Parts: sequence; structure tokens; C-alpha cells
Amino acid sequence: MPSTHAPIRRKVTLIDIAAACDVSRATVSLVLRNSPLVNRHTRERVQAELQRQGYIYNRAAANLRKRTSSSIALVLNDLANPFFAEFAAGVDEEVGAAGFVTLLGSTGESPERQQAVLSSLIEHGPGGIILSPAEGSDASRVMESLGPQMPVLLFNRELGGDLPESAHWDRLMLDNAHGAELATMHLIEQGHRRIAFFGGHAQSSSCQQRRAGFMKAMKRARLKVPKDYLVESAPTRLDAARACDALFASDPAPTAAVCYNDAVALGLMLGLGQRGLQPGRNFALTGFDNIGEAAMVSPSLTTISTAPRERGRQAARLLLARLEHPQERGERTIVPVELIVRTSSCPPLAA
Amino acid sequence: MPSTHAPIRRKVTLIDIAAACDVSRATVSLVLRNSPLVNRHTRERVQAELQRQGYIYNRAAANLRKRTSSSIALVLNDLANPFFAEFAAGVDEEVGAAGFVTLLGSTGESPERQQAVLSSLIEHGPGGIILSPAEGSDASRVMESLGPQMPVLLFNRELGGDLPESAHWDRLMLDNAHGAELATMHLIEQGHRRIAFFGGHAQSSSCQQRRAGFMKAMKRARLKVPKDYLVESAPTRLDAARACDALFASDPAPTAAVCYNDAVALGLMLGLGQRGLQPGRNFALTGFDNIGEAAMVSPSLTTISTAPRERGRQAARLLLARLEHPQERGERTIVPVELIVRTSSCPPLAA
DNA sequence: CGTTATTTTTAGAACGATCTAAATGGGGCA
DNA sequence: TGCCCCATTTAGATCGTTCTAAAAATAACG
Repeated sequence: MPSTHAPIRRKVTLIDIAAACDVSRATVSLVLRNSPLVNRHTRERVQAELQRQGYIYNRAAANLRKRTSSSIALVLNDLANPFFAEFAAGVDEEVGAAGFVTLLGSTGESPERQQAVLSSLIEHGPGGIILSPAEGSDASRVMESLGPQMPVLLFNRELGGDLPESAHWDRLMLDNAHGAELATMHLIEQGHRRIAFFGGHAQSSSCQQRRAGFMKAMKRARLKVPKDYLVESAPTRLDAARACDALFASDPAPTAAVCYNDAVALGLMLGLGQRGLQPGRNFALTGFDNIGEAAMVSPSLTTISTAPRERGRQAARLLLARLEHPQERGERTIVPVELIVRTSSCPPLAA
Repeated sequence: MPSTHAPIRRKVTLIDIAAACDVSRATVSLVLRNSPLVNRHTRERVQAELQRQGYIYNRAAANLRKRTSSSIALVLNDLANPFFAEFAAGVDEEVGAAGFVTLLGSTGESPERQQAVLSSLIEHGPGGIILSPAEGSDASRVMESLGPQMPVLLFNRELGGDLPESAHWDRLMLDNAHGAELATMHLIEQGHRRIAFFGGHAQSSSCQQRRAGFMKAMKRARLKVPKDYLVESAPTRLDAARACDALFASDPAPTAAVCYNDAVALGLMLGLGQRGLQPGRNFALTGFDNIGEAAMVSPSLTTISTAPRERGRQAARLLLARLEHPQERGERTIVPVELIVRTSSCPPLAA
């Protein structure tokens, strides 16, 4: 039996359609874009042929000619983190709805990888970039690989170093300080006096802001914060569990902790369990982010809601709006946050 | 003070560099691609000028001319699910390492959105597609919008309907049946006799496979499975928590459950708690996926590990390899899974 | 029927790169 | 000096679209 050699069809282009319909490329192009210029009959003829040949529009070619872009780059420090995964889903939703496509890049918190990812993505000509920077990445290097014209929306974190005035980058930041303040106030109202701030890298901007909000609330309540009530950790469960010991090194030990984020809070819960403490009974704690599992763990986690999916949509909208007015100056948007009280923030045992 | 109007520089192209160096476009192009043909001095001159003008390579233009692609589309039914988020991170890692870029699309389990997403992505000319289909999506429609030539790697689920022979699509599937079998055997060894299969949509292929593995183990142990020991739910925590009641509608009630996946298992834990039962003490359960929180919840969740990040890398490698040999026939890869025993799978109380 | 509007179509350049085939400029050598 | 060879460089077509300006076809009108 003769092996039927699969016919390696070239991709079908405007020219093929034009030839088949005996019209010019230009006419087919007009049909594709639904121009009212073209006659009803021709339009139908052409549309049928497009269908028949299984034509696929080549947007890259069109973009080249039109000098436009139809993609948005999304560069995240950690896609595997549920907070960012939700955020990405939100971005993609809105980007897709606007007829754009999302170019994904994940940097795994490495400034070097971030550079590589950015320079690779930029070559594909995205209309703009949504960037949640890797820890320790700096403004001038990022600027260097993006060029001064690329619209950028910075999410969640500031870059180290400072930007030239010329770059009008937008920012979408959580109200970290206020969120931490709310959490702290809540614990104080519950009756706690010895409260620690737990987790996060002290040099990251979001950690600094959250610590500041914490300190503000403590100061207002005239509560003092011994130096060893500020405990650092990587912002992961595992490292937080490890760092738990440091909390109890001090005497007297705290009775509650405001955690840098939910991941850290969950890690701390684990650590507490290993010390024989019951979070939500003899130790109170709060998180930050309200990731899905915060509601599901036991005890359920009191936390600060930031609605990551909605933030993703918002980021996309902001950037898409910016594409229309590239020359206006960058704006800083700070989104309000909300305290979600659950069961992990119990009153102190001997209140 | 005269407002210094920001100079709206056109993008710098090969031509600009060529002009500045007084060489031809072709020469600059050769420099960009590190061709050995060009003279050392010219190369250096050109490279300096590229640097100076902040040239950015236009890969779309190059791809157009070369008739190549430098992107891979990744279409997922649910990006917000930690399992797929990890998977996506793995894909992007490998795709990036190969010098490609990831085009992201999230369908939210809607076959309609999936169609829209696919037809949008395809226009950007990806070299291939990694697709984890939405529930209820069907082969012929997908085929229709992708065309017969596009390399496709199907992950995690089969499509409904069947494919024309002509399409050599690859598949990367988890060994669902075997995984569920392992989990069931483990519960049987723990001493359980009344075991349910909990959660998932019965019509999804992965659920069918997992149920089949469950039934196989039960049959081998000569344990019978009453019809109401097969409980359906959406594969989410929330719906699983709701569906918990159905488990205890039967008499006698089961003492253990093999859950469709971790999300469902976590939901079931919640539901059990609401009924005053303690998972891991008076009810045993297992999950599937080994998502991050499986190790962190209390009790920690016995589950089946599928290493989603590594699966992502593997999927990317398979697809990239396929790009080299588009005409070979599609392969089906089934990845082994592993039982991770933790504390949720306790023996029955009255063993 | 000739003119002018109006509608519809189109030739050809352009977008920013690559590729082919050929041109250019030395050196070496007879 | 003339010829060949090698290393470099380049003109011009090309990828699949859109755009501009103008041509062609049709309608309208005195």
C-alpha cells in the first residue's frame, strides 16, 4: 500500500484567497477588517473562501505593518504563589477581553532571570508590561532592557534604585501600611499587649511598609516593641516554620503576631503546632493576602484581603488605558485593603 | 519655563544602525546573528552602535521572514488552581530556556471561552500549543480553530469526541487509575472496609479513570461499593464541603474516602469538621495532586504526588521536541504517580 | 450622451527583518 | 600586469499584512 504522504500545505495567506476569488489582496484585507467599503457580494464570496481554505489571520504581519502591538507582557516574581496565580488569571481575563494576548514570564525572585526574561519578552514587541519585580532588582537595569518608551505598570513592589524622571511608569500598590495597621489594631482590641511582627525580608519594600503600619498602631496604643519582636524569614511557609523558634527566644514571649503574609502565617501555624501551641487558642496571629486556603485551614486565618484576581483585572485595565495616552505622567494607585476576621486571632488566654 | 517636549523617538531599526555605521542592513543583520562572516572591526563598530542607540531586536519581523515561530501557547482550564499554576511555572521555565516565549490563555472551564482563547492565540502564530482542555470541550471544534498542522500537546485530560487520524497530537497524562488504586489500597491496608470515592464530575475523563482505579482496588479486596459511596461534586473546596452531607446519607456510612483531588479533600475536611468529625482521627481520607498546602494542613493530607512543576517542564520538552519532527505520529505519555502517606489516612477507630 | 458623483477595487510601497546571489577589494602568484 | 581566490560586503527580493492614492466601474443628472 502506497504510504499517502501527508500533503505539507503551506499556510494559506491573503494571496491565496485573493487568487481564488479573483480579487486583489487589498480587497480581501478590507473584508477581514469588516470595512464598509466592500460590496456585499464580494464580501460574501471572500468570506466563504476564507472559511473554505481555513485561513488564519497573521497578526504578527499586520502588527508589523500597522506598527501596533496586540500583546501585554506579564512578568511575575513567583507564579506558583497562589496570590500571583490569581492575579495572573485576572490579568489574562481583562487582557483577553481587550483582544490582546498575554506573554508570560516568571522570574522566580531572581533579578538575573528577570533581566533575561525581560529582554526576551521585549523582543516580541508587547504593547506594555505588567511587572511584579523580583526582590533586589533595580530600576536602572530594568529600564535599560525595556527602553524609555515602553509602558510599564509596576505591581506590588517598588524597584530598588530610582527611575529617571523621563519614565512615566504607573504603579499599583497595595495599602500595605494600612493593612498591617488594621491587623495590629485588631489584635490590640482583642486584648493583646505583646505583639510581634513575623516574617518577610526586612529589605523588601512591602515588608517595610507593613512593619511601618504595625509600628504605627503599636505606638498609638503606647505598646513597645522589643527588637526581637521583629522576626525575619523568607516569605514562604517552610522558612516561616523554621523561623518560629526566634519568636520564642525573647522573654517574655509575644502572645500574638502580625504576619507578613498568609504563606508565612501558615508556616508559623505549623511551627506553633510543633512547639505544642495551638494557634487560635493560646497564640493569636493574622496574615496578609487572603489566599484561598486562609479560609480553609484550621483555625481559619484572620487576614487582610487584597482580592488578587480583581487586582489583576485592575492592573490590566490601568495598563491598557495607559497605552492610549503614552505621554501622560505616571500615576500611583493604592488599593484599599480589608480586614477579614476569622478564628486565628483569639484573645490572649489570660486576658 | 518651556516644557521640554519629550522627543518621540521612532523605534530604532537595522536601518538606523546601518546608516550610522555606514554599512548595509545585511551586515548589521549578520552581526546580530553572530555570523562568522563579518570582519572583527566592523562587528565591534556595529555592536557599539547597537548598544548606543538602544536597539531592540524585532523578533516578529524576523519570524515573518524566516517563517518560524518563537512562542508556545499555554491554554489552561484553571490558572488559579495551584496545581496548574505550578504546571504553568514549569512550562514557562523550560519554554524560556529554549528561547521561546509563553503565550498564556486561561479558559475558566468554559468551552466557549476556550474557543475564543484558542482562535485569538493562534493568530499570534505560536509554534505549538499545550492544552489542558476545559471540561466538556470537544475535539472537532478545537481542531477546527487550530487547523490540522498545529502541533498540540494535550495535558491532563482527553477531549470529548474524537480526532481525525490525520492529527498527530501528543498526550501527557497522569496515571490517574493507578494513583487512585494506590490510595485505595493504602486505606484498605489501614483496615478500612467501607470506603467511598468522593468528588469530581463523573463525566470528566480524569474522574472516570480515578474511579476505575478505585473500583479495581476495591474489587480485588472483595469489598463492595454501594452506589451512594460514589459522590460527585465540582472539583473545588467549596462545593466539596457542601457535598459532604451526601457521604453520610448512606447507612452504614463510610469510614474513609478516596478524594478526587486535594482541593476536594480539603473541602471534605471542612465539611467533616462542621459535622463534628475529626479528619485523621475518626475519618480517613486521601487526596490527589500533592499541592503545596497538602503538607501544611492539619491533619496533613495523604495524597498522590504528580509533581506539577516537573510535569510542566516535561510538557514543554515534549512539545518542543515535536516541533522538530512535525510529521511523526503522536505519542501518549503516561507519567507515574507516587503515594505520599501523611496523617489524614488514619486506621478506622474500631479496627 | 457627456459630465460629475459615488461606490468599489487595486497597484505598489511600506513595516523590519533575512536570504540569495552577486559584487567588491585585496593578496598571492605567475 | 593580469588572473584567481578568499574574505567581506551588499543590492534587492521576500515574508503577510495595511495603507495611500488613484483607477475603474457604476450611478445620477442635465
